[in-house]
Amino acid sequence: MERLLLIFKALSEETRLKILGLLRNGELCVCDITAVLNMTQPNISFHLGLLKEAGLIKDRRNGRWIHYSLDESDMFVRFLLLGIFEKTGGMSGVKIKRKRKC
Amino acid sequence: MERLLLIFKALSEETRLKILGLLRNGELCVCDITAVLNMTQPNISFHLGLLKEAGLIKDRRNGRWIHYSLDESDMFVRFLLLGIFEKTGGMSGVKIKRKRKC
DNA sequence: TCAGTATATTCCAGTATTCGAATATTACAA
DNA sequence: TTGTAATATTCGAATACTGGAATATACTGA
Repeated sequence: MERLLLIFKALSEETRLKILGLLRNGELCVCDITAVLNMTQPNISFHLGLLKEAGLIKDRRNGRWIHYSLDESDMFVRFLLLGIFEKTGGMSGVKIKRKRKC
Repeated sequence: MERLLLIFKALSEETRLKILGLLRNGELCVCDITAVLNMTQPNISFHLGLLKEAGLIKDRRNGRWIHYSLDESDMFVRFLLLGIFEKTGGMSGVKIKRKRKC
C-alpha cells in the first residue's frame, strides 16, 4: 500500500508527468529537463527526487552530470508508463535542444 | 493529461484505495463503506465523489440508497485496478457486515 | 404532508504540497 | 588548492488536501 501511494502521488502532478514524457526518448540530465520545462533547477530536482523515490525513474552519475531515465524494472510501473504515454502522447512533440553532450 | 491527473490524484490517498478494495467484491452503499472504514459519512461521500469524478467508480441509485461499484469500462482503469488489487490484496480479508439489504 | 433515513454539501482547522530564492554539495579542471 | 558548473537541500509563503461537525438534499413510508 505504501509503495503504491508513493507511485500514485508521484504521478498525480503535471510537472512530473511531463518529466516522464521527456524521459520517454531516453535519459536526460537535470539541466536539460530544467531548460525544457522552464522551471527552476531546484524545483526540477525536487520532482526528480519524488519520481525516483517512487521507483519510476533511476539515475546514473557521469562526472558532474546526473542522467535520469525511466526505471522499467517493475512490471506494474511499465504498464503505468505505457498507459500514461498512450494517453498523453508522451511529450513526443517536444524538441530537446541540448547545449552540450552531457 | 487532465483526466490522467484526476485518476492519479484519486488513487494517491489511502482511504480511497481502501474503498476501491472494498468494492472489489461488488457494489456497496455509502453506509456500508462508512461502517467498515470507521469514518464519518460526509467524509466517505467526499472520497466517493473524487473516485467517481475520476471515472474509477460509478453509482446507481436505488431508492434512498446509492450503490457504488467499480467502473471498469475504461481499459487503462481496469489495468490500474488489477495492479492495485494485486499489490494490496484488495481488502479481501475484510468482512463486510451489512445491516440490511440495501 | 410529515418524520425519518441515506447521502451530499458547506465550513473550518490542521496538515501537506508546490514553488522560487538562497545555500550547500559534488565533481572536475586549471 | 581554487574556481566553476551541475545538482541537491533548506526555507518560507502560497495553495491544496483531509477530516470532522453542522447542515442541506433526496427519497420513502405513514
